[in-house]
Amino acid sequence: MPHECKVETALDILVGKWKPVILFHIFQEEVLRFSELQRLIPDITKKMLTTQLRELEYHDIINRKVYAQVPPKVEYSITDYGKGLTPLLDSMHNWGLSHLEHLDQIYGESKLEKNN
Amino acid sequence: MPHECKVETALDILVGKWKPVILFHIFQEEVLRFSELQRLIPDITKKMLTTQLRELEYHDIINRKVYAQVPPKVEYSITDYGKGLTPLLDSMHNWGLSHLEHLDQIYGESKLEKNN
DNA sequence: CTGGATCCACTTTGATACTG
DNA sequence: CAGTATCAAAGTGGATCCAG
Repeated sequence: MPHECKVETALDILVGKWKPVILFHIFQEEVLRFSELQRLIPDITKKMLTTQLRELEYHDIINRKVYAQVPPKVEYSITDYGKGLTPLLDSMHNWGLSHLEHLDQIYGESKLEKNN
Repeated sequence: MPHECKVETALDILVGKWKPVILFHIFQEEVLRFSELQRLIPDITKKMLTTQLRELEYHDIINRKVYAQVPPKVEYSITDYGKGLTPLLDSMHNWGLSHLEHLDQIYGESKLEKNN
């Protein structure tokens, strides 16, 4: 089989309880410090924020810039390569949006989360 | 905020240890019986196959057709609505494919899975 | 300020046996 | 054939404390 399915590969990069929201904020703000991400995502713990950022960094989606100063300052931003995710994220967002409407039509708007 | 990110919504539908491969086979074969899916995905247990199929069915991605006969016969197929996932899955596959190459360039081809 | 390290709770998945 | 039920194992996320 010369042609294999790599959907899972893409999923692996985006999946993780906090990765979408982290990416959302960094895409939107361009550059964010660790503490700013914490403030934007109140429920995340430092541990999770760190690990999710590290994974995104490993995949060259985000950049980690450390300022050699005290107190420490670290800025996260989307890499040029990472910006290539934009069309895919848009597609996923749009499909997700329309899917919520579809579920509404099928099951009614009960028991569907409106929050976010 | 009138415009919220629904990337997670899309992720929720596709995520699950076996969902991508299940969808892959049903998309490819059009119609598959429970036992045929088991054969195509040797490592999956009946329990997981059942639950993942149920979730996809709940989201109206696949159709479950039960033949009232003995021994039982159940066929799974992609719904018309589910076929709307094709562009998204293609995008994810293509991005995943190029991402593997990108990782190769960064880290070399060591420690990257070649199997699948 | 930006983490790392540990320990624990919860969730997800797997193994196995059983059933209409 | 196509599941369900039960229990065990593994994986994931959270709470807390420590550190440069």
